[in-house]
Amino acid sequence: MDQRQALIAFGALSQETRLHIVRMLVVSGLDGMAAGSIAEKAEVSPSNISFHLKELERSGLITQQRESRSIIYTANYEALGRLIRFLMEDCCGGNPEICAPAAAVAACCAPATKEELQ
Amino acid sequence: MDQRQALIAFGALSQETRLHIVRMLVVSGLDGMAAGSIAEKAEVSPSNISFHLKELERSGLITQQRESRSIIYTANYEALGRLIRFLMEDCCGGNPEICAPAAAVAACCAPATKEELQ
DNA sequence: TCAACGTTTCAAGGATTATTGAAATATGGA
DNA sequence: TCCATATTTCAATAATCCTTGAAACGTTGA
Repeated sequence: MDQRQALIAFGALSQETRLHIVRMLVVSGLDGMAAGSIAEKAEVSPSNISFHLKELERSGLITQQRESRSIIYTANYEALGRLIRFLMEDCCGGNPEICAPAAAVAACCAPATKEELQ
Repeated sequence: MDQRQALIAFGALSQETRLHIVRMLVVSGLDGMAAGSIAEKAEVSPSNISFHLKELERSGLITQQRESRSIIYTANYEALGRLIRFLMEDCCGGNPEICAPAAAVAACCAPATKEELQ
C-alpha cells in the first residue's frame, strides 16, 4: 500500500458512521450486509449511507456486489491487512516498541501467527 | 483505545503533511525533532506546521517537550501501538485473514514478539 | 407494462478543516 | 535590558466534507 492509498483509507476511517460501517462489515464476514440493513443499524438515511459507502469503496476497504434488488457490501480483509501493515512498517525499522503490542494481538489468531514465525 | 480516540487518530493521519510528520518522527526515534526542523523537511510554513503538530498532539500520536528555545516533538509509540491494536481487534474475533499479514510484519521485531508470545 | 422496492445521484446548504500572514509569546545571549 | 531565535496564536479566507430531500435508476413480481 502506498502513502496515497493510506491517506484515503485513514480519511475513510476518520468518520463515525464510516468506522461503524467497517466494524459491522468486518463482523458480518463474507456474507456482508445490504445497504438498507447498514442504514437501519447505523440509523442514518439511505442517501447518507450511500454517500459513506461510496467513500469507503473508493478507499478500497469495502467492496460491493448486486444481489437482486439489494446491493451487498463486504469488508475487504486484504485491504485492511495492508493498512495495518502500512502502519507497522516504519516502526519495525528501528522501533520494536510499537510492534510488541501489535504482535500480542496478532497472537490471538495463533495458527497464522505461529506459521509466520517459523 | 476507545472508538472516539481512534476516530481522532485516523483523522490526524488522513492529512498528507501530518502523515509525513508522523513517519519522520517514528524514524527519528526517541531524539524526536524540533518544530523548525520538521517544518523545513516537510516544506511548509512555521505557522502551518504548528497547526498540524497541535492536531497530532491532540490525537495523542505525538508528544512535545521544550528544550531551550526549541520545542521537540516525539512519536508516541504506545499510542501508535494502541491504534494498530484497535484496527486489528475486531478482525481477530472471527477473521484471521487480516491478522496473518500483520503477524508477518510483527515477526520482523522477533525479540519483542517472542516475549509477548510466552 | 406497471407499481413497488432498494438504492444511488444530484444540488443546495451547513459544518468542519486547511492555509496564510501578521502579531504575540517564550527563551537565551550580548 | 534589548535583540534575535524558535514557535505559537489569531483572524480571515479558501477548500473540503457532511447532510438533506427530491428525483432518478435498476430490479422484481403482479
